[in-house]
Amino acid sequence: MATLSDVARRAGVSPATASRVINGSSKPVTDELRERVLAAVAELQYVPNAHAQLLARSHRSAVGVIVHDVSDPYFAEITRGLQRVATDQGRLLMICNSYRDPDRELEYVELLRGHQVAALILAGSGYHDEAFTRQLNEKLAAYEATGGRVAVIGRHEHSGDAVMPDNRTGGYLAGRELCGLGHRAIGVVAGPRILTTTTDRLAGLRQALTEQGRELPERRIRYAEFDRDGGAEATARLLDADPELTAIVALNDSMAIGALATLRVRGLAVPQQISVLGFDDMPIARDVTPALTTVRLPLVDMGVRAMSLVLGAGAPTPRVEVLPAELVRRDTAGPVPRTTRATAGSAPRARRGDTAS
Amino acid sequence: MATLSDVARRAGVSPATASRVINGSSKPVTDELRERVLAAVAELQYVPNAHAQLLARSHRSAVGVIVHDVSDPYFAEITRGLQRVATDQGRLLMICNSYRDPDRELEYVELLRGHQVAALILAGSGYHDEAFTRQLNEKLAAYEATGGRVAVIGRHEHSGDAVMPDNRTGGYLAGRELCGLGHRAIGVVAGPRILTTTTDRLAGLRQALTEQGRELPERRIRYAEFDRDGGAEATARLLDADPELTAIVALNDSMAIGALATLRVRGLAVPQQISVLGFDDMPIARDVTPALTTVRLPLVDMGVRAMSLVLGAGAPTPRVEVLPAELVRRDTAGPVPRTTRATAGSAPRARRGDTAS
DNA sequence: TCCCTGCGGGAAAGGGCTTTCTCTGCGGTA
DNA sequence: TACCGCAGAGAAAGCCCTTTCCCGCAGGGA
Repeated sequence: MATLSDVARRAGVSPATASRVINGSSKPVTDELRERVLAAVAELQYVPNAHAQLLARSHRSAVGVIVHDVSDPYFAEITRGLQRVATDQGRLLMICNSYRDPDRELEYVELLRGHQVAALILAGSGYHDEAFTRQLNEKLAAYEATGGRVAVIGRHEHSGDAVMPDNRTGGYLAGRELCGLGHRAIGVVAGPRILTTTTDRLAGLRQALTEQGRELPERRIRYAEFDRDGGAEATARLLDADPELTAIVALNDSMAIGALATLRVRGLAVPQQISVLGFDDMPIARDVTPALTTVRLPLVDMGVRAMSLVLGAGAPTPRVEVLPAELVRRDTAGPVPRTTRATAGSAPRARRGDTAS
Repeated sequence: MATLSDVARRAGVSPATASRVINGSSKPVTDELRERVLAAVAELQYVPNAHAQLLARSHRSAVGVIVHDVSDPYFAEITRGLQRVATDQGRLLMICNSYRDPDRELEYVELLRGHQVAALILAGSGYHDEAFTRQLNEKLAAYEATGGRVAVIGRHEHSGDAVMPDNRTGGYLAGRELCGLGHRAIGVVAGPRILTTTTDRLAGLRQALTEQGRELPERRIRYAEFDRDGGAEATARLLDADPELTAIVALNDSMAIGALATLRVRGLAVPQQISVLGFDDMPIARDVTPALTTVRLPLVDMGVRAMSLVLGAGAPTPRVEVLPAELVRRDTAGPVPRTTRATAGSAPRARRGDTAS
């Protein structure tokens, strides 16, 4: 690899001058020398060593982002928002996938700190895990102590700036909608119970039902992975245990899509026989059939806010921005069926139904 | 930020010793000093400056990846494959989105080179653009000349290692399937014509039709963005121009989903009135209703192969691995309807139909 | 004519780390 | 007892840039 001094030598100038030309320094350089340097750069296909530059320059510019999985639409949308602001401000983003592994999350905080990022954004649910939360907070505090900026999206644990989707109200909206449609036997397809997102959404849902004199017993909740297959599987378990269900709330859209798949396989018509509600309003929600009724979260905006918080002026006290959830009515939620369909959907799974708990 | 010499000072040792302890160097250090160093690291919350390390170490380890958009399922799957191999070998991945902007692609090559990546992988369609292709090849050649490894996925342009999905055969399979079902009036919802992926798939399709004595006139092709909205829009244009169509081939699954959306809006039943074929077999393809009949590409495997190529031993001659396409029959493609539905779907767009070209 | 100013350029000091080379002191052999 | 070898630690030389500081020179005012 050609280095700056190679370029300088070839152009017959000092490395200082070469550097000035290449970086468009404010210090003036005569056209003659400038030409020579530029020519040398082209001939040698010179590309500055980014690490050396970053080391030599004192100011840090990149921003680190830790998400569960960028290819998950939930995070893809948030990332879109983060990118937008970052690009506007000429910041580079370093994006890391933790794949919901707390240890990896911790490692990535170190890694990004080591890469001298100017700020750190953690997106995605927090964990109900004292030890982990404490460790993470220590690391974040240490980072902040050296001038780093931190913001979290959708997590309670951090003491600093945060952007919070209103998961609880979202759950509440879902519950109220279903109650309004007359549903009583409502099952929940939930994400891992260790995630605060799961419990927050569940809490809102439960509150809505309670207010309407209904209840949400633990036996009508199934916890599974927060993805399509988790949703499909949890729905199957739910149906096996309680064929009388007239509605299912999935705690995110991916799970809802899995739920729809299971219902299709079992020959249950949505929403005629059973209603389904999703959560998040990912782009694909409008394209499944029937189009998914869901709780919308302003995902892109969450990203925009978080990045603005972190790149803007600091505040003496931590800022928490709560972004509202909103119900989007599409085609998967309808009124509770007149006649119970106790037998309608059970035929295909008669054998399993016999032994189901 | 604490530095290595801070740690060394605190532990009462030299920076050399501290470095050795922290990196687990092969050079032995007495337990007593090791303890002291480790304690100092913990107390100071020391994290090595990654740039300084990378600068000081000679060997490069990270791998650069340029895709159009990681959040696009096509690239998400490929990236999954890349990650798998990279993680196994303890390599860090730097992933960049070009958003299909050739200039940005060029910039990212420089950027990644500047970051001293050990290898570079470019995934996604190439362009029918002489000037761009030449520029890119120059940059890649310069990079390879300094010992960098390069592999491309799904691009013709590069002279080195490549992993190629068999787009042409995939198109051919789609065409043959539709011919077998009796379709004659087949429309195509295509991606941008500047992409080689588009033209390759189109070429295979055309070949299949030609072999069956059918044809694929240019007026039955609509070019649009390679995403959901592009597919929806192109389908609308196609239908406006030619209401007799009995089948639509979308050149990727995202466009197919857009096509389904448009057909739904227009009240055309799939596959009873019109058949739809996708391409890629993204995960969501099985979850739309009706489930999408499509041409499967081994996306994850493509990523695995490319990364293996680039991290494995070099070869004297460039290697090209062609991975097969395969037809996946689901529910969107059916036999050509008996009666033409000339009027069936035109009612909802009567007004537009009057003035359509 | 002399001094001051300012411009264009180079020398050199870091920036934080790794690693080679060097040095010290100890145990063991002849 | 003298010497060799080696283990374990430190000194210092880079890695490749940026940027401050300094120097020489030319032009302008007194």
